[in-house]
Amino acid sequence: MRIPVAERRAALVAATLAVVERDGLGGASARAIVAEAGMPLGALHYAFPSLDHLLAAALDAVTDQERLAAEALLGAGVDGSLEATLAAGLDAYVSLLIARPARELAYLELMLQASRDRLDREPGTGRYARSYAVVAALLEEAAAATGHRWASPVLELARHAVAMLDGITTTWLADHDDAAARATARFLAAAVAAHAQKEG
Amino acid sequence: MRIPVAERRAALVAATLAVVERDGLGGASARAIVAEAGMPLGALHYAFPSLDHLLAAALDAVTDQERLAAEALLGAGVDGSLEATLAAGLDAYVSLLIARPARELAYLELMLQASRDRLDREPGTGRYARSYAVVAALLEEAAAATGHRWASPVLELARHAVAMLDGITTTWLADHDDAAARATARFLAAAVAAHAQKEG
DNA sequence: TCCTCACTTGGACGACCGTCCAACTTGAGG
DNA sequence: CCTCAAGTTGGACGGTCGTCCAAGTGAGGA
Repeated sequence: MRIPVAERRAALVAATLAVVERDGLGGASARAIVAEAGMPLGALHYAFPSLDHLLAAALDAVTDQERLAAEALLGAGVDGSLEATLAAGLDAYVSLLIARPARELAYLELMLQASRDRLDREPGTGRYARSYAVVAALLEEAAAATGHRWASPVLELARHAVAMLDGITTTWLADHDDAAARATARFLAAAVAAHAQKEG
Repeated sequence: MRIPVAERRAALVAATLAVVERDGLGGASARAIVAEAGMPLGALHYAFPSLDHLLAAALDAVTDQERLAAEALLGAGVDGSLEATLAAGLDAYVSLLIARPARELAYLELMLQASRDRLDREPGTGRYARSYAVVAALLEEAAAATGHRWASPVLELARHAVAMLDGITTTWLADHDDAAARATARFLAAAVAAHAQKEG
């Protein structure tokens, strides 16, 4: 089968995400990935210089697609107060986490591996910056919809929110306490909402 | 050299933590660990049934020692208001993270690996429960020292704090933004302090 | 139709893996 | 000093790993 290289790369990235989600980063071997993609072994080094390059590409993809898609849920229901709106969005994320924990786990594994690789090198290339921007836009939207404005820089609040989403994830992965995770989501909603003021 | 089995196990656990911190979970092979411990290869399976058992023991150890030691810093400076006290403690954690990121990274890698192993099995054995209890005790102490009492269940607040500490960690690992991490620590301090009320 | 060459393939290679176990060392009891 | 069981060791084993590359393949130009 003759396939454009770009398409091959995309298929390999998708297969990589599927394997990491199913078997973890340790199970993401070259053979497992090409088997998942239904490709011969050699196709990997034809499309990517090395397995590490493929894993890096997979992290970029998950940053672009999965994360943004997941966090797009946060703007789902805009009906009540600002705090209730935020709480509903964060609760939706917790539901997604509980329903598909391996996906979030896979993302964390890829991110941690990448962060180790550049611990001694230059600081991060700002891969999270896109997440911050997306969450910041959602915060703006939620404030506008409920007639508030933010008293603190929105990008800063967004970073706090992204951090806490990560924390909710790792903590739930450790204790599987659904109710506590939702409580932490409400805690975060209140903490963020405290930085808004009713528009005059 | 004849060494009691318990002492051998402890040395292997310490060596495992050193290797994971230096080379990551992927570099934590049986040979790398025994080399770090200055032991022959066979010693590992003499002290532990398998490498996985050793990694599990290492996670238990880090939960008991490193984490608690790190978080004991949180109660360091008790001088100003409650919020300032909490902020100082959390800022101390951020300093520790920036100074020794590989240690926190190693802890997260071990925790995530363990959480994947029991994704399809019984829920977590409550390994984080000890962290919650320690942080809860520190919160109680900080409130008492500044004449406050907690309006929400302390254990619940502690879980939120632990979650957010994890989030601060993963987020800083991703973007290496020192100032932003400290800002998130202050955000958390304010959010937690909001759940306290001055004692009458 | 056939040639050509870029694209594609999977077996080969050396390295490393976790685990096992036969051989060796050790120190206490006789 | 000898015996022997308990403790200790490192080489052997089968397997998997990432990477490479010689051979195979098929679409487009002649």
